[in-house]
Amino acid sequence: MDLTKNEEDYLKALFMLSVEAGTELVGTNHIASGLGLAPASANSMLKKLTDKTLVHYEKHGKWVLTDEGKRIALQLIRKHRLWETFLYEKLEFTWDEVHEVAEQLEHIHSKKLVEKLDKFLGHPEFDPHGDPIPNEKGKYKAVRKLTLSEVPPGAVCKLIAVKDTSAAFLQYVSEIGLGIRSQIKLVDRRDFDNSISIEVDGRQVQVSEKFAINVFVVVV
Amino acid sequence: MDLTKNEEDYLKALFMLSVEAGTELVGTNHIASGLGLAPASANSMLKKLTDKTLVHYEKHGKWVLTDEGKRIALQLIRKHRLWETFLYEKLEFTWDEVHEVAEQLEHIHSKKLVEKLDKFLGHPEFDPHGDPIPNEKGKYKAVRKLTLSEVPPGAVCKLIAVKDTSAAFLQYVSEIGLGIRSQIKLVDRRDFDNSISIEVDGRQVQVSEKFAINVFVVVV
DNA sequence: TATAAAAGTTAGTTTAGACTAACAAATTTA
DNA sequence: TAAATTTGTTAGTCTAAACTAACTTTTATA
Ligand SMILES: [Mn+2]
Ligand SMILES: [Mn+2]
Ligand SMILES: [Mn+2]
Ligand SMILES: [Mn+2]
Repeated sequence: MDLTKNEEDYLKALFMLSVEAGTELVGTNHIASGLGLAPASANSMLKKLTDKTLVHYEKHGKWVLTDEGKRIALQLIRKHRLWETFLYEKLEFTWDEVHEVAEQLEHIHSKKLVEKLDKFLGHPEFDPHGDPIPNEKGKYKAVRKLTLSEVPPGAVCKLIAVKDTSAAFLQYVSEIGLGIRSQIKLVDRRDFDNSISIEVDGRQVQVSEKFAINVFVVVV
Repeated sequence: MDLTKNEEDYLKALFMLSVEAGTELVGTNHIASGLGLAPASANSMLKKLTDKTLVHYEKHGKWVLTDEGKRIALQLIRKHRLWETFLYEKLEFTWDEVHEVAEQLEHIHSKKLVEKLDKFLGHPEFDPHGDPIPNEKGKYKAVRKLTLSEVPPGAVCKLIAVKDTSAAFLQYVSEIGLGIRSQIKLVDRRDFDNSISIEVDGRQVQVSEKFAINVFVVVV
């Protein structure tokens, strides 16, 4: 009845990769590398999940979640994001620390726990990274996460995550005076190279389009 | 480095059984039946834990925790009881629902999580069953849990658990108007048969010594 | 003290879920 | 279209942790 941690992780990976790729079908190697495993391992696990009718095999090496498989994946994502919200909001974890622990907590089996946690948190719709939290039925709000490069002049937004997590980039981000939850006002954008002027703590800063593409924000 | 869920559960079981038995030494069969497993399974796991110097083999079929093994067991108990407290205090779980979920949550690996959870709960010293919560160093307050039969006349106490969990007994308990957290005033005790008079919600009730032995309370 | 019962160990099997190496099929590319 | 490359599968091995069955050692009892 209840799936193992590993089975659950495969279903979640398949869901995430298919959303990311914009197609239902995902190849064996793609799933394997997403989980950091050998293709042979993924192949045999996916065959097992096919027997359990959680995954469907399509032509040569392509896999799709069944409705039931998708339902389970969405519940897992729900749990993951609720736990991230809990760690961030209630236990003073920073946004970059929550994921690793949520990766473990998402596998706790207790329907009551999930529903009570959701209630305790006030039924949040987005996790600390700005990703939507599916409800009990698996439905969720459209993503409101943007990169800084998409924000219109005049808008005020808040930094919620970075795409590039290299030390060099993070160093640059903090030099500018930015961090998680920083308020950013987009002053204007130059058509010439799409570089932008932003206002941070009352100071005005110039950043390139490349920089702006690597910063995720929500408009406040 | 990090132990598996199963290894952890063996260490905890060994600790709890040795406390219960009042002796450091615990036999193979005892540990096996405590975990609901075959003696052969316990034997091979305990040999493995011996290699890891978490357990020590003593003469014929008797096992003892090493200092390191005991340290780990106490940390596991700390986590278990902190989670039970969280579920009870923050998520509206009832006292009899917390154990099963805490059995899973205790295996989440994150030092930061335990310390932040402890802080969030206000550094509680006892869990919802009245059992003491070890601190980061494994130290804990002496147990303050009593059976109703040990309470002196005049004292006011609170029901925190029952020893006998049979349907018949629970039925009787609720008939008297008692439940978890009920206030009980001990009116007096008859020397003749150690039966007692208690006051519950202003009503006076007579109960036998056998009844009193099966009800755990804390003096308030 | 001899025998029965209880307790503990060993050996061999099973399942989950990894891995590597060898192989086969599809897709690119020359 | 033939060769090269990429992608996927099969077979066999490994580890963790359970199981059963058979065997041995210790303890209890007649
Ligand atoms: Mn995450
Ligand atoms: Mn996970
Ligand atoms: Mn418990
Ligand atoms: Mn456990």
